[in-house]
Amino acid sequence: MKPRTDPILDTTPAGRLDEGLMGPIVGYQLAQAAVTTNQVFAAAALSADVDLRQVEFTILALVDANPDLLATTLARALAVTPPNITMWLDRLEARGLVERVRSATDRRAQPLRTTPAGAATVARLAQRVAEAEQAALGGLSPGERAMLLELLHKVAHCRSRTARSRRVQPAAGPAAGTA
Amino acid sequence: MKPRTDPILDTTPAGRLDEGLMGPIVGYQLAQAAVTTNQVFAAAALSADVDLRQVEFTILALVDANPDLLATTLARALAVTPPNITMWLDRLEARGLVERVRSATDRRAQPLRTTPAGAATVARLAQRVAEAEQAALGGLSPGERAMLLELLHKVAHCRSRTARSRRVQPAAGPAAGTA
DNA sequence: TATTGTTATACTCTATAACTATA
DNA sequence: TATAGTTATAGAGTATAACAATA
Repeated sequence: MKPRTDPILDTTPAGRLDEGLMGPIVGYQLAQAAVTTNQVFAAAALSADVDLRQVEFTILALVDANPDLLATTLARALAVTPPNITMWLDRLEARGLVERVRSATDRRAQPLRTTPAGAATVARLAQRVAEAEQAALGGLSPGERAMLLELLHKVAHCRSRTARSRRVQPAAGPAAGTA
Repeated sequence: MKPRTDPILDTTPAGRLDEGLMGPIVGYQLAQAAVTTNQVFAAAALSADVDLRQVEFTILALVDANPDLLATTLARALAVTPPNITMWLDRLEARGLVERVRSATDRRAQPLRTTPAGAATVARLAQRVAEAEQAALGGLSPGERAMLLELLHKVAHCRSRTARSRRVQPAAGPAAGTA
């Protein structure tokens, strides 16, 4: 594997390392990119004075966009195990951001809803994160951003139905290991 | 936020959920895409009969491509804390995959090297992962894959120097993550 | 029997602080 | 004083197994 010419294309962000065999591995590049977006999220949440983890933010947003969503569906969508979804929902409910309603047709199910406070929080944070990403990802043109989102979507849809989650590597696919 | 027409573009992979406010968030899409690549990696490692986490795989590959790499540099590159790098290196060294050499010029430093076994293992696994990704990501043309890698690289390079790692959301950026 | 959701629990990974030794 | 690397440790997050209630 001989060195290429463009340093920005075969080098890790920090340290100017040769990526070697990791160069063409999508999982690795995904993890490295996630280091950036994780920073952006953390900064945005801080500036918006919202104390939510990325998972919590995501859960809140999906519940908000899909009223009466069930925990099982959510767990599958996020590749999180049922016990863990229960935990996250417990926390969000304790903070008054989501509600577990009781279904009239199926007494096992507990349709989820965001509370007004929950809806307001996601909206505000989503706005901030979107702005922060746009600012931080100044290197990408609007067209490139759109292209990236579309390609990521395609990758996401290649997921097998039997999706079990596994952490992304820490930047290297932190363990490059999550999204 | 009104529903769009193309279901593959505003829906989560599992469950056909509306992504709502998460749609344009790169961190979220990154995490969702990582669910796919994490599956692919796990399957590839299994089929190659290699027991390595994504982080370990990445560390091994970077050390292999950058002989005499220092742990500190590696930690920055992967956005992993020094104590954690020490731990991963301990494991890899215990398995005879990497070596900690002693520097003649700076007796604090311990330049890293892959052992022949380590080099062989990364090479084999990298090959498998690359093949597995190509097979799994059949939905993307070679050109799209290349474009994706380049865009991810751009995002990665937008990382701020003071990079502290943070887990990617579990699929939603698991926590979405996290991405 | 299958599904929704939960509890209990052990384990893995992460981060912080503090320390050694070199420079 | 600053850097390379380590130890010790507490905490966060995760997964597994087993269970309750309902379908």
